[in-house]
Amino acid sequence: MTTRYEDIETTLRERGFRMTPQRLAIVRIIAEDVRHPTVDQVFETVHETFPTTSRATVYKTFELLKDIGELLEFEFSEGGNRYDAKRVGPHAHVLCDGCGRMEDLEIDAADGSLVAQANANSSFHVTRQRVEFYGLCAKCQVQESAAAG
Amino acid sequence: MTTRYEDIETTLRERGFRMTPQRLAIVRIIAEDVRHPTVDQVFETVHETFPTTSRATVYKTFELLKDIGELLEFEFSEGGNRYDAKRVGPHAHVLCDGCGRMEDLEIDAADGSLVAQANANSSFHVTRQRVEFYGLCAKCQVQESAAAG
DNA sequence: TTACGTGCAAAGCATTTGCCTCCCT
DNA sequence: AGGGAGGCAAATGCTTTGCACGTAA
Repeated sequence: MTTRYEDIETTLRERGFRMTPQRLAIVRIIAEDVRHPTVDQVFETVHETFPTTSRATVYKTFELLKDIGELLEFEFSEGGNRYDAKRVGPHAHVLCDGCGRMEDLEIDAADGSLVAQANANSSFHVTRQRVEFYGLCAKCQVQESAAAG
Repeated sequence: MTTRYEDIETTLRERGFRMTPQRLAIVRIIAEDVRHPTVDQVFETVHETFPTTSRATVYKTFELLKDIGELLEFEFSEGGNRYDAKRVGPHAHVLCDGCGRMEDLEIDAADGSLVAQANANSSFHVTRQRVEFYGLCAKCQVQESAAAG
């Protein structure tokens, strides 16, 4: 049994990419981060313990990890893109309109089956999905009813 | 039977918003546009027949239409957000990685049922979905095999 | 008549790029 | 030793904002 961090590091080395301290720090963080963080959140976290790291390096590292399939990117125009390195297979998410929280979600449609259906019902050759649900998380529901009452 | 254009215009008037020539032109276009266009695509189209329209007005009009529920927004960081005013109920889309084409897609899971499942399987109060599939459209598949061969 | 809407230009963010330096292998 | 990687700062692209003027109701 290997950790997600070890998996990513192994892939990088196998493909001949250099393991710099900055890359190690970034990979270590995103391999464990359940927030589906933004570039800035990762930058801030790396920066705390490794102040000689720039935003550009985080962007470039993310680009590399996307290319080799070890990082999922979810584009947003407001607040910055969100990333998932913990789980790179197809799965669904819920997002909170109030606080921005993003969590994994299990849905009955075994995750591959939606892609299969998309292939069957279109002329596209579909290879990946983006399945997200939006609303209010438990905390923000409480806050809203408090504000209304 | 009313057209989508008439529906949106009626909603705007009922809510007391002014119907300016610019708004009419914008609404007329997006009510029929099957491309899931970007702000810039709508701006260019309006501009052809109505040169005294600015990008800012398109942005402001979209903001208004989103607020009253007559326009769906799909955020992208690359290439700009995409919009759908033809069909504002929950439905799925396929997008082409090659040319950017975005089309409606019918999937078995009656579209409300995914939201219901998301509610059942999370502590969120889910109100809307974003269900998208990515791959290559028929045209881009041909071009790719031609390039490879 | 007057508050709402428009248009212009400047500002705001997220992201990308160029270029030089550094250091992993 | 050499080339991939990092850091800085400038540039890019989409979107928002402030303000003065025009116009629908």
